[in-house]
Amino acid sequence: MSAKLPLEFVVDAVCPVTGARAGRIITQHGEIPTPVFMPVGTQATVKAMAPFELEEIGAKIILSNTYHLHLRPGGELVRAAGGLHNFMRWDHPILTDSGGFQVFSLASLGRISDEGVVCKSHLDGSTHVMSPEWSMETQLHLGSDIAMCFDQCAPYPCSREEAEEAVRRTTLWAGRSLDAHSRGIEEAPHQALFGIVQGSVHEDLRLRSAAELIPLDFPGYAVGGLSVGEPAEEMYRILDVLNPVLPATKPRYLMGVGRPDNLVEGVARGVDMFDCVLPTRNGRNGTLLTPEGAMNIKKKQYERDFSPVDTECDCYACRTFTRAYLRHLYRAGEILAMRLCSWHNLRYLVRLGERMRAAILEGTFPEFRREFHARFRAPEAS
RNA sequence: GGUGGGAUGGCCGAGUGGUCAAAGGCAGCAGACUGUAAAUCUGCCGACACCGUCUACGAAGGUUCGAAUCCUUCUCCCACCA
Repeated sequence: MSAKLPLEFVVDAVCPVTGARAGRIITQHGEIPTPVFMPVGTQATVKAMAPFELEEIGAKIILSNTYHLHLRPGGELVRAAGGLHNFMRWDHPILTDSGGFQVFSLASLGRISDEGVVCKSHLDGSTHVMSPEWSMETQLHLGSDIAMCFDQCAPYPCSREEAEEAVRRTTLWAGRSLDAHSRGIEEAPHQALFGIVQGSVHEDLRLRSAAELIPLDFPGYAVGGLSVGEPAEEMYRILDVLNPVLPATKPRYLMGVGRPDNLVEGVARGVDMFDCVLPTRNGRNGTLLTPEGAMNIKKKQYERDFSPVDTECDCYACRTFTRAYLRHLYRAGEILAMRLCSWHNLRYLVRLGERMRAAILEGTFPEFRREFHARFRAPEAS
């Protein structure tokens, strides 16, 4: 099935109890069944994983990052390489983040105004100007299937004024993003642009943000500015508020969320797409996702544990190796430890998406959700 | 046989009279990580009755109010000379 528009979204089933959706996002690089977890490949690579391994894992779409690729190797170079798909040899859908998150995560290096962000490169200190127009031009050069609006992500906690300012600016920038994207679209006619709702943990600001963006008729809507340190309950409350107002016919993307329990609760609140660095970062740091919660493979208790990480997991690491071996590899500083732990964590989350989709299609999502939480030990709230 | 250098907490290695239970690194143990400045960061790391006491800087003895630090002897290691 090929998309006539840059992107189409088909809803296959909706859970009558929760509103959880099973759907398909159809792009020119392939179809993405939802709910979906998207591995993050900031620098045109999912750290420690080769593209064929991501295919083996079942990843249907990956992320990359406009800011990081702009600094190195540069959007123009990627365009000269035949676009990001060809450059990194991933012939499936790609979503690029706009650089908006770096305005937040690298705030100490930059100065923000309505015009955009002037910031110092974290690589060499050189000065760069980021704006909606810059972000759109760069993302069109990259040629991703889904581009994101340049937005402002407020920190948590922040004052109401600060959150309100971020909403106002995000709306302003969404309009400029859309204009710039429309002007340049012939460079990447397959590219869809998603809007991003901000508003921190304030329900009225979230509703305002959504109300201001919906008329722009983006083909998909993201919820940004969550999972930045707020308690999970706050995140769920905001999703509850947005669920009824975001267009039901368009995919919804909860940005930056990757804790398994957050994924399940997000889906229960109508979210279709997630991305997170957690499986790869935690994988490199020796923390593994299991149905019981996080497990740290470095711990002494696994020294002589010759069972797999997760007996229910079908990933290469769990099919093949023992906890004792992974612990040994990690302690020995071997690259394979990071690869296998990332491999497992990615498969765990991709499979979690697959399982939720199957449950929604079968009409058993409420049971799935209940059974998931009965086993999963969430980390203590900080 | 002679001369010189050295022996410090599991390992490496600072420290040359008090502010030393002894820097730093490694190893070890535990914790964190949510649109990636992260193969990173944080804490603990002599014993215990743990805001205190005890045992500790090769061994034994000595000087001193006070020694890992100064003196004597011994043991072992390294370098060079014979």
